[in-house]
Amino acid sequence: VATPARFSFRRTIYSHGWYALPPFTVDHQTRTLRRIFELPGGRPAVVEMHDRNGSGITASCPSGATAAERNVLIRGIRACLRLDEEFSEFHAAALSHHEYRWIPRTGSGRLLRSATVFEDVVKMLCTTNCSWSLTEVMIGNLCTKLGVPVDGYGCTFPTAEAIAATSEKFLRKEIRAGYRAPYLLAFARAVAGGSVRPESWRSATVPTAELYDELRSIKGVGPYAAGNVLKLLGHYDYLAIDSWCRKRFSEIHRNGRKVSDRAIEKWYEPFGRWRGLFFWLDLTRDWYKRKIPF
DNA sequence: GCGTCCAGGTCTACC
DNA sequence: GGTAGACCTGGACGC
Repeated sequence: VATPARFSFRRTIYSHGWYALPPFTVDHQTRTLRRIFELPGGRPAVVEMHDRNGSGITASCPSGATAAERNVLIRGIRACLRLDEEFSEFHAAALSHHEYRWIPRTGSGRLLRSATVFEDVVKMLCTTNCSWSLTEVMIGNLCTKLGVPVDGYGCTFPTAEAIAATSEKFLRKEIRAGYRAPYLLAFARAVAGGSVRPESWRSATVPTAELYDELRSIKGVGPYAAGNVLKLLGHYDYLAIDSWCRKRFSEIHRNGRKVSDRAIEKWYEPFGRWRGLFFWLDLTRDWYKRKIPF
């Protein structure tokens, strides 16, 4: 799979927490990103991705896959790794700020996303108002209890139809979604029924504010979740500030003093339509020095 | 081991 | 438009 200039496999994988949620897994020893995709018809396919030292990605797919199926998987890989998104303007903006020249130099900026917008929204809902460990529990349960199993590898992410066919009680008690259960069920049923079409949002040419309003109309999706889903759709106008971001900004820019959201927003205003991405990369810069395994 | 308290985003009711 | 309280869970803490 060919990759564009200023692309870093490692920086993309570890850009945020999605790599740790199924159906993604990372083998840190072999530096492999693995994901279970779903082929047309519902058949699962395990794909393993390796970096080729800057000359593309090697992706292995199941033996017996047809040419058409391989093309589906390559499109899926390109979508997850954001290989077709244009970042030259963003990198040029970063070069114009002395303290952000490391961004294009390290190939940063691409945020890992799921194969579908539906999956990204469900995952984002499961990050709200809880610890990361609970998010892992909820997503793990969704996959193992509603996805399609693959021997030795885990399960696919469940379809909207699979979640829609459950009940609030099941999502509350078996998935451990708690009060999010009615939100997940309503969203899955709206997608399965066709009244909400999240996959159309990736190619939408409507203004970001309209997409934001559409996301906010989903019950359970507030400013934080909507702003973050927008970033995964390629729109970086919203910061999506949560408690961790507030704390991190305060440590980096205010010597640990309390700071208002308005002050944080003002700080990143000069970065225009890329401010959400500058914001996130600024706060997570030190991850690559001490937090990630390779 | 048990009970209590708190953090985490969003919604709803109320002012 | 702003604010308080409820929602649910896991983790920290004290006993």
